Amino acid sequence: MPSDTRDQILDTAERLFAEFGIDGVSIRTITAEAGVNLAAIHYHFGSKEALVREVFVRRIGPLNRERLRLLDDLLERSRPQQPKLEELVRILVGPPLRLWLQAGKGETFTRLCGRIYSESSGQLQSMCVDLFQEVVRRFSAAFEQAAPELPKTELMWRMHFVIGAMVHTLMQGGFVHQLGAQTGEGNEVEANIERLTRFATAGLRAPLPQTEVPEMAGKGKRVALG
Amino acid sequence: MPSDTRDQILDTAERLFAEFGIDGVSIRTITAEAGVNLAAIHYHFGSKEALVREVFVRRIGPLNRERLRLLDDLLERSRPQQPKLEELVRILVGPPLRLWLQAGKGETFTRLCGRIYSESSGQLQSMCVDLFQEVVRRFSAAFEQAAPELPKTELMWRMHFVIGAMVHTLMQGGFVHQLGAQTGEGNEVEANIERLTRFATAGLRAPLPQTEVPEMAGKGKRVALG
DNA sequence: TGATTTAATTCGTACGTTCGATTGAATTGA
DNA sequence: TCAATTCAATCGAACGTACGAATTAAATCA
Repeated sequence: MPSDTRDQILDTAERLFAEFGIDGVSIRTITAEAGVNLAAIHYHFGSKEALVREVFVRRIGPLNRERLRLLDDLLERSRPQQPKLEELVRILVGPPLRLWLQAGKGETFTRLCGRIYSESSGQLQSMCVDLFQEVVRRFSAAFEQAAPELPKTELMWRMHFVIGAMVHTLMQGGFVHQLGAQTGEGNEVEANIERLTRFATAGLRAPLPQTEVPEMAGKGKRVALG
Repeated sequence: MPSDTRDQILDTAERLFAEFGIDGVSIRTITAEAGVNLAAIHYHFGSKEALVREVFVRRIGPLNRERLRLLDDLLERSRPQQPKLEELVRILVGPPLRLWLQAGKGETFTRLCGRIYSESSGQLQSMCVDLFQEVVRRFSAAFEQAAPELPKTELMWRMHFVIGAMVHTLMQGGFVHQLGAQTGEGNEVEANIERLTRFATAGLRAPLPQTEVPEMAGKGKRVALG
C-alpha cells in the first residue's frame, strides 16, 4: 500500500510539471506544495528523474492499456472484416483527449503528456519509446490493414500528422476550448474527439498525388503549383 | 553593423536551444561554445531572456513576412476568385518546413521553433502572440473565405489541427525523415510539404457531422458511433 | 497485555555545484 | 583621446543531493 506522502508527491509533481515544465519545477517547490519534507522525494523515488519517470508511468500505463483493450474489442467486433479507419482513429485519439479535462487529473496531466514530445533529454525520451512501443506497433499494423492502398511511407507520415494534431490539442486545446465553451455547447470533450477523428480520417484518406513521377533525379519536383 | 561576437552568440544559442531546450542551456555553455566572454551576452543583449527573444525574432520575422508575401501574391493571382484551400495550406506550412533542413540553419532552428508552443513561460508565450498575430489574422480570414461552408468554430479547430501536424513535423520530423531518406528519394523537403498539404487540405474539407442537432441541452451528444 | 527491539518513514540541515547577473579594469580601434 | 568592447573575477540565489537524528509503525518477546 503506497503511503500517503508518496501519492501527495506524485499528484503535486504532476500538476506542477504540467504547468511549469519539468525543468521549471524544483523538488523544493514540489515538497513544499505537497506539504511533505524536502528529503521525501529522494526517500520514495531516489532522485528527481526517477520521480518524473514515475509520474509518467503512472498515467500512461493505464491509458495505453485502455487503447489496446479498445483495439482488441474493435478487431473482435468487426471480424472477419477490417475495422473502419475512422474507428481506429477514434480509439487512438479518444482516450487521451477524454482524459483531458477529466475532473481532477485531466488538464494537468494531458498538458504534461504533450511535453514528453518536446522536453526531456534522452533519458525520458527513451522511456517513452518503451511506454508507447506496443501501442505504436499494434496501431501501425491495424492502420496498414485498414488502408492497404497507402504506401507504407505515406501512411507513416500521415499517422505522424495525426499524432501531431492530437498532441497539439492536448497541450494547447484549452485555449481553443475556452472559445468554444462560451457558445454554450454541452459535452465539448466528446465533440472535440469527433472533430479530430473526422479531420484525421479525412486526412488519412487524402488522395495520393496523381503524378507519382518514377524519375529519381531530384530536380524540379513541384507537382501541382509552381 | 552588428559585431561578430553578437552573431556568434545568436548562432550558437539558436543551435544549442534547439537541441537542449531553452532552460537546458546556460549562458556559460553558450559563451564557451561561441568562443566569447561570459559577460558578452549581457553586454549585447542585456539578459538571457532578451537573447532568447532575439533568437526567435531574428528568424520568425522573415519567415512570417515571406508567408504574408506569398499570401498577397496568391490573393492577387486568383482574383476575382478565392484561392483554393490547398494553396492556402501550402503557403502556410511550406516556408517553415522549407526552412527545415536548410543547410546550416534548418534543422537547428525549426526544432527550436516548435519549442515555442511547449516551453516558455508567459513572457516568451506572449511574445509569440505578437510575432504571429498578423499571420494568424490574415490566414484566418483567407481560410474563412476559402471554406465558407465551415462553421467558424469548426474551422478554428481544424486550423488548430493543421498547426499541430506542422509543429510536430518540425520537431520530430527528423525521425520520420530518416526512414524515408533511406529509400533513396530525392528532395524530401518539398515532397513532405506536399504530403502535409494534401493531408491538411483533406482534413479541412472533411464532411461535417450529418446530424447537426439543433438542441442545446447538453445531453447525449454521441453523433455517429456509440 | 505490556515492554522492547526492529524496521520504515519523516525531518532538519548542510554540502557542493551551477545558475544569471554584475562590476571594474584591460583592451581595442578610430 | 575616448568610446566601444572584451575580459577575469565574483556575487547571491537556487538547484539536486546526501546524511544522520527524530519520529512513527510493526514485530517480537516476556
